Amino acid sequence: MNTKSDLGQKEQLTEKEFLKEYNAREYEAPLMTVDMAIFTIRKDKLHVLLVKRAQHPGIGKWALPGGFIDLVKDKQLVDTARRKLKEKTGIDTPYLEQVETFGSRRRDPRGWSVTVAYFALIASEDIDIASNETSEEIVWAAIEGIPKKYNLAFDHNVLFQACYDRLKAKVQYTSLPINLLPQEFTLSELQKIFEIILGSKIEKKSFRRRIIDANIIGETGNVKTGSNRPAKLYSVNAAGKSHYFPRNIEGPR
Amino acid sequence: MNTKSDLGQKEQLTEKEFLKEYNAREYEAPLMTVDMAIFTIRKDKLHVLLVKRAQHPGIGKWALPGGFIDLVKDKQLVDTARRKLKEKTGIDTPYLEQVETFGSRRRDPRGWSVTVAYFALIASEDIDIASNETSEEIVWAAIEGIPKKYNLAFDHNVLFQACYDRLKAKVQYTSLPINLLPQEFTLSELQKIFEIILGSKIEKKSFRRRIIDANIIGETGNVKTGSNRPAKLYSVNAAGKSHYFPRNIEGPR
DNA sequence: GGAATAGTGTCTCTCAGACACTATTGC
DNA sequence: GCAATAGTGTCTGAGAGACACTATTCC
Repeated sequence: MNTKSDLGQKEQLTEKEFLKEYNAREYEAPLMTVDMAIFTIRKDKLHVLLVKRAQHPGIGKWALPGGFIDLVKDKQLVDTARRKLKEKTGIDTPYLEQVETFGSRRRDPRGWSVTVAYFALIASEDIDIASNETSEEIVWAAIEGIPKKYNLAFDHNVLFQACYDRLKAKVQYTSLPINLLPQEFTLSELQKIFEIILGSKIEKKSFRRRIIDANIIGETGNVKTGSNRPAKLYSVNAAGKSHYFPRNIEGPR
Repeated sequence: MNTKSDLGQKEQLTEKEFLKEYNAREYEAPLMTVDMAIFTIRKDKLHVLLVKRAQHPGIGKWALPGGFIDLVKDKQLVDTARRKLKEKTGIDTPYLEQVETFGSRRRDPRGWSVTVAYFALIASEDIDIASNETSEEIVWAAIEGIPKKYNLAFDHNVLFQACYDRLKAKVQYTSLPINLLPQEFTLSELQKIFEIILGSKIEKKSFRRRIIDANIIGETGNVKTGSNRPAKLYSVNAAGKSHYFPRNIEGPR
């Protein structure tokens, strides 16, 4: 990292002296935001949370939730993401992963701008979408609707796609989608989640072997009863940690 | 992405009117830089390029090359990375990959700052380190020397580790390290590169099967002669594209 | 018993690891 | 021929896919 000017070269300043004279606002910096794709499963489909922009630019268009870094409130980058997530959904400890950073001269009409894209996975039950603080218009959009039904503001179609691609890639070799389920779940429910993201059926035995052998979940002792044989309920052993499998799920050949 | 103020709410401005009144400099934005780990292989070891900081803060310390986004010269984020790489090494088309973005209040004493970490892979032969434009002190550091021998400025030890971890992870399931070799290479040379990054021996037959079956390289028709049986020379089929293997290299069991 | 879903037994297939083997050069 | 490195044949083994099978519930 270099300074942009030759400040600091001036004679022999100590670092303390240098910092005293340094004014970050002297230099032009790009706009800096964090945007996020919050995924959940509803009605056996993957959905992402969208917010209708109430302000210029892109007023009236749907967009991924996000916003500027608050230099006072946020200690680190991920705090901005957590803060936005909390505002929209009321959740404060979801699975959160940084995906990619996009920056260019043109992506925002206000000028050179940079945004860090995150994705979050939350269990459908956890959300109380009505309770969002800002009373903005918010929607759970089925992912097939992007960009046809919901053509997103700025380059958010691209950000969304990057997040979605990451999620689809990871379903093949990690246990990550487990974060879309509530605390207790059955193996069939878990398999369903994987199938939804993967977009194809998985062979039941293979899937169960894979999950059980990985030792990432344990029986809770409870069962889920329905109109048939009750299913054992499981919970994750080490919350937050994803297991990496040595081979990809291939799906049907 | 939301605006930070209620500018834009003012009556019913059109977007054009809004943008005319908008001044990006009114708001406090974090410092924004790009830093990169440029990897190469020298003397059968992985090395990374370091620059000695000639300016405050962190003057006199080693750091990853990088710098501020130039809002005029750089059209997109990756241009900043490419520009810095060109300045230090004279190379303009290496393998370049975005790794992770770090931002916090404390990582730079000048204030809230964000940096996007990239890594680059270059063939040792390509570099003319002497020809770097800025006449800074530059070194190829063996990666074991970080952070003991080279304790990097800012949080660059962390950035470096993130880049190195990404590279080590990818050697297991992609053909990416091929970018560390010159145009023409033998299979033994390629295997050596993989072993250096992986940190362990790979079984020759498995490795060759994996690479040949993936169809990512082709014989050039030339051979490399030494004091023994000549080796066929290969070159990559689709430059820049990495192959993803369905299973990880495991190394010896 | 029948429908429905949970859960298992076991064979096949693919691809990585192991390791001994052969091939081709310089000396 | 010998050393050195290039390159191959082929067996084993882990873990995924296929698919038929059994188990347990509600009605």
